[in-house]
Amino acid sequence: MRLTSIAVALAPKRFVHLNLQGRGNPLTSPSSFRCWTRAFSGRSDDYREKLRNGFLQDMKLDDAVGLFSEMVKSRPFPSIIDFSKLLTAIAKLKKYDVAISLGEKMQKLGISHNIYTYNILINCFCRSSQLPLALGMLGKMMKLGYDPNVVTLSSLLNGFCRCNKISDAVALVDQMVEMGYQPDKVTFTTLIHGLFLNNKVSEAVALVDRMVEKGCQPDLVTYGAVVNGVCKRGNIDLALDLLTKMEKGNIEVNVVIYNTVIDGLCKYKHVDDALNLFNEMENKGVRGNVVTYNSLISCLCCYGRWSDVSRLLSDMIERKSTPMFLLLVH
DNA sequence: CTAGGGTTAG
Repeated sequence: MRLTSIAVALAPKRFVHLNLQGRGNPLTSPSSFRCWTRAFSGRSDDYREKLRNGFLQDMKLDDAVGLFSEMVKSRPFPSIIDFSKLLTAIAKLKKYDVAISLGEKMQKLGISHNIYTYNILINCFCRSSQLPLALGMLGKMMKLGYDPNVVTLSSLLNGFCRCNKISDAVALVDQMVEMGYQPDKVTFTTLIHGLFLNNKVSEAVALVDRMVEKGCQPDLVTYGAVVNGVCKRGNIDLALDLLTKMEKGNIEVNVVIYNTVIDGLCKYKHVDDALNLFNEMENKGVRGNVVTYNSLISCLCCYGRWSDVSRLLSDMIERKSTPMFLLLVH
């Protein structure tokens, strides 16, 4: 009797907790909850409503493919805008191959692409490091009379960087300028990230200043790339400077950026510096998450600072952000 | 009325 009640008290909690990690859980996600209730009420809505209802924001790949087949069955065909939205959502799931094959299906069905969907597909090829296919797609697009725009070129830039063709990437930016395109902050951020990927650290950092000179203000994404790049390489002082710059520029420093720097401080500096930054961040109203605690706790464990460890662990428990498995690991 | 950039721990 006692054992049973303990099991009942513990097991579902653990189960629910692990379950909540997944996407699209009906208990946690409003949109799949809607679909779930719809399925049970026997009503089916057409693709239009799904595209409108935030279905795309919280969707599994199967849902996306299902939606696509629903879309290609309807007559007249949905607009290219609707297909763009779906392909974008699939690309955000990083299922580039799926987006590409659905794009091919569209063409076989006689649904022609426009500059938007071509750009999505080019981006998918670039992000999966299939640069030749991206260039092939570019050729097709141009044959149909669509000139590459700044979005196309930024995507290609990413493709060159990811294929270790950094000098081609830089040349592409020059070519862009010659063609009369103004590189924007996305272009610059892409190139900065690409320079880090190719270990050109000082060039990457210098490019931030150059983009300011060109009138492009770095944003959270730009700084995210730079902070991550310098922390990975142990230049934590520079990362701290960047945090100050962000604050001066009124750019919100989010928990991911703080976590990056805190982890860098743990690895390359002193764990006390990391704890101080953690306090500072919380004082500014940015709450630590499980990643923050994991960085700090595992570092404190290395130094045998058990009283700090237990303090942080009870913090975590108080905040109810404690995955059980962590307690077991430590 | 759609498309391009960064993401931390174990």
